[in-house]
Amino acid sequence: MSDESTQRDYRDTVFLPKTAFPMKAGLPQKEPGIQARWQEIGLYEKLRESRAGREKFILHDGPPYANGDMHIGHALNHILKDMVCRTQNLLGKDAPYVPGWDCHGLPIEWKVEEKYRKKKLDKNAVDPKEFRAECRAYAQHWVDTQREQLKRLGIMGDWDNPYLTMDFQAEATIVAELMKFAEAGNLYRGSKPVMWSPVEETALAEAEVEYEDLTDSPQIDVAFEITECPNAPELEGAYAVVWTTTPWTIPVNQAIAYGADLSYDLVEWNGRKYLIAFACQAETMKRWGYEPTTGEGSLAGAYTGSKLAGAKARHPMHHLGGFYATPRPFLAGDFVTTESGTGLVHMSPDHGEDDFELCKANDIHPVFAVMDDGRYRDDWAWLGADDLDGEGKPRRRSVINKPFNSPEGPICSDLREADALLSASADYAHSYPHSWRSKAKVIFRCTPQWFVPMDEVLDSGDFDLAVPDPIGGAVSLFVHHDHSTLRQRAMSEIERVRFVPEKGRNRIGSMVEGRPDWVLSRQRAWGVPITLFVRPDGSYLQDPAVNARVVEAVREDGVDAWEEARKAEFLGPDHNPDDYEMVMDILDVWFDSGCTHAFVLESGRWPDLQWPADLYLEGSDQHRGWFQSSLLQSCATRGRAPYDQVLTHGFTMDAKGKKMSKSLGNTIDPLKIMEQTGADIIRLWALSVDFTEDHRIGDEILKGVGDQYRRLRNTFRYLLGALDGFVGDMSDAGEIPELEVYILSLLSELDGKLRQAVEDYDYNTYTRLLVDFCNEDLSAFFFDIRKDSLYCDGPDSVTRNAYRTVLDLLFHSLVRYAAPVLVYTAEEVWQSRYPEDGEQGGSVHLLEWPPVPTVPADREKWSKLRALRERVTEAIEPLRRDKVIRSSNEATVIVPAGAVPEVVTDAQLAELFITGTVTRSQGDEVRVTKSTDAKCGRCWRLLPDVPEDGALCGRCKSVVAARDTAA
RNA sequence: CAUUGGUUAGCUCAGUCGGUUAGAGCAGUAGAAUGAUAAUCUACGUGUCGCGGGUUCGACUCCCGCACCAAAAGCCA
Repeated sequence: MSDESTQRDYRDTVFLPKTAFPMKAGLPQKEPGIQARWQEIGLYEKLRESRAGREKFILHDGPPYANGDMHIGHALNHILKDMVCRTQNLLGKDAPYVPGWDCHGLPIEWKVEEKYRKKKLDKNAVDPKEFRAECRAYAQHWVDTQREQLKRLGIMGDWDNPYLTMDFQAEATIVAELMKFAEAGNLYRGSKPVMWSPVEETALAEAEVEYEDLTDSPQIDVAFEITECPNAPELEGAYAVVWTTTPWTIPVNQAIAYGADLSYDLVEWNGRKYLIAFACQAETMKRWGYEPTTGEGSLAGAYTGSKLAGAKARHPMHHLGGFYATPRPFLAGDFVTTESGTGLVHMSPDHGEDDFELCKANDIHPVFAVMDDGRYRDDWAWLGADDLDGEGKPRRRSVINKPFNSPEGPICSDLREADALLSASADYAHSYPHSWRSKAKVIFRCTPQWFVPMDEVLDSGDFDLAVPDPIGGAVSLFVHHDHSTLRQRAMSEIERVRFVPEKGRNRIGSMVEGRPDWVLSRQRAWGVPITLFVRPDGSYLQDPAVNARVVEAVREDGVDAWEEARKAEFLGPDHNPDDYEMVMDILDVWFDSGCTHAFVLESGRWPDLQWPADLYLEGSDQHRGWFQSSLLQSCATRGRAPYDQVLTHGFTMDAKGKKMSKSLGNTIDPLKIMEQTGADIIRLWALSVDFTEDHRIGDEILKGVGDQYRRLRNTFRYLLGALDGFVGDMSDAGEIPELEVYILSLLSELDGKLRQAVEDYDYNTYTRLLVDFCNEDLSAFFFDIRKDSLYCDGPDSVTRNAYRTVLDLLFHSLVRYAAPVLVYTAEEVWQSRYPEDGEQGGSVHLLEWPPVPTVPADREKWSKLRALRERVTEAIEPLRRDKVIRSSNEATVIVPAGAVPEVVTDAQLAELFITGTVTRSQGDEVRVTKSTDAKCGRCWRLLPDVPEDGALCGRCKSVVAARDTAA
């Protein structure tokens, strides 16, 4: 039908997208270069300049601990922070980011000590200053390492000026903040049992303790002979039975507690009478190996606990004399139950909170028999040395030493010998506190410590602060001199602050509601000293002039300034050094980090920052950590929280939802992912998961993220190609076709939803909206329909120009929307279109949220059209499957007239459906047949005005003619 | 042991203030085209909405119990 001469190859007359932007990303190779360029052009500084004077948004960075490589948790946390700052900057606000590190504390000290141990050096023999210098160097090393890793991740911030809690200035501020507590009297020295780690030789705060389930704990039953019982003399000579899981506390037993309302009874066994709570008899005797057939057991007559008032028993080791010879009184304790044990509780005020309180009320005091390292004092009467020290000299073992407490250990052996041990085994299951860092067991131990009281009225509350509503609007004044306690203030701030997600409020609320006084002191070396001068009676000096000298000294010389040699210098002429002792404890590191708001936001060292912060953003574990320490610190010193909003994220689990741990070998290393697939992939992952909950990462998930990434990348690649050589703008777009108007309205809708997602910190919605828009509305709809116009319309075609104008707008919008997520790829896209450094400041990250026109589009009409379009493509599918037609262009379509919105032409329908001619009928069906028209050799459409296959349609004929003429 | 949160398609997530066939993207399968080409387009989801009860005309959605996962946290003498 056509001879060869008419079959021209029109390929080179078609305007195909052209771009140098590669489809393959090669992120691992490309990202470091982009990163280097940012540094070169001073991107962060440029951004600050460009946002100067704008409304501020202050995200205050919670300091990660400077110890070890970046892990997936750090990565997630920092990506979220980066997303917050970048989106706020994009919105035109001034949102600086000053990263920081937590540098003091036990874990670092521990690592440095490990080095000593390896070299067989005694830490205590090293000069403290030298030791601290090593800790400082160790922390600095990891600060530098993590800084590079976070930069590589694309986190934008003031990396040249991070804050470190070990900076002298920070240390001085921490001291100054502590002195605010001291000067206001909001500190006290107490001597009560606290969690103590014999391994680390320091007191621990709740936050530093974790509970581990044990199944092999010892449990013993010990008999105390009753020597006196005024209300029931017949009990004299019987034995009171106590049960304990900590045999090592028996040597410091000082009393026995009973429940006044509980019912007690004697049992007879092996010729002796034992007093046990009635409810506990069966279980207790089972431990002793009691067999019912022996005929022994419960004796007649029950005793209510109150009969034991005034009774006394003697310690099984009473023959040792001294401490052990003192009769042990029976004391009524409301904490005594019959749920476990014997209903009689052995009391050692040194090692239990209940014990301490009950004994204190009865004028029985701790004896401090256990030393810092967990061993009994050498002069303690009971328990000989049964272990060898490093030099082979005999010494006592630590009380957390397993053999020490075992049924064969020295305690049990001695008790057995004294005929006081009724049972001993190592099979008790319970959860037991361990040190968070060393994983070693901790003990309750009574030592003098410094506390911040939670329930004392804070009388220094001259807080001249207006507290704005976090959402804006109404301003409520903080009530001054309200005689509230720290706990009350903290609770009311928890009411005020915005928590995202909302459940965080309950979480921190219930913790603050029930927490004990804050134990501030630690008996360690690497930290900020508690710079107090104490009098022999335990009271401390409250002289602002002295404190000012101390703060100044720390500002000059760091924490090393607090040394005995400078005592007189600090005290000055007004105080006699002989009247005071310097406290040599250091501060809980949570106090350090609780002060970051003071030395970072308030100090003026970072002029871009201001107090209070708009937002704190950390993992949900910080409800008991930084969120809380900052809240308490600030409430006590400033009357309000240092933040208006708190955002928390969950933790990253492995692909199966299991916790990641090095020992399980299921960790995902973000450094490796960056090396293998790129930082943008981790970022896209972090911003697509529901970070408010625990979430997963794994190979399959990352593969999915990679696919998502490629689709986004390809959308940009298409835009770049289609916009090749485009220089126009909206002003010369002329009449805009309805399809373009519709797309613009979709864009405007997307824009609104993205803004809302930013407002809600809902980033997985943010990325999903972006991806869905690119896939659904652009790639599969708009781009597909307009492909014909882009490829085949003439250069001056109104449609084509309008399309490219809208593509340009889409480009500028999408690249900005994507920039906070795909920081590297967005920059690559931007550079690809605007390679000149000067253009728009040289980086996509300096741009602001795009202005998107709000255009009126008949959305109802378009949803009707898109529904009809779906019906048509669906109807075409069977014909393609049967190979009747191949391309949708070959289809002639008859649609029900009723399904077509008004004022839509058949030609417009054909364009939308990407089919041949479309007509309408009165039926209900969409009918598709193979077109009988010929196929245009250039645009491949089947049209009535194409004379024969391979010839040109009218449109193409004129485009080619114009082109030929030009050539 | 008690507490809190979670459990919707292979994966990431929506959703339902109780009401007709529970939705997207990605993956998968099949196909088209070969002019976004390591790309693009089309079609395809019988998912016990963790399990078991209850309330209700009706529950994935409310209530109770259980299981599993996770967190935090108190007691455990």
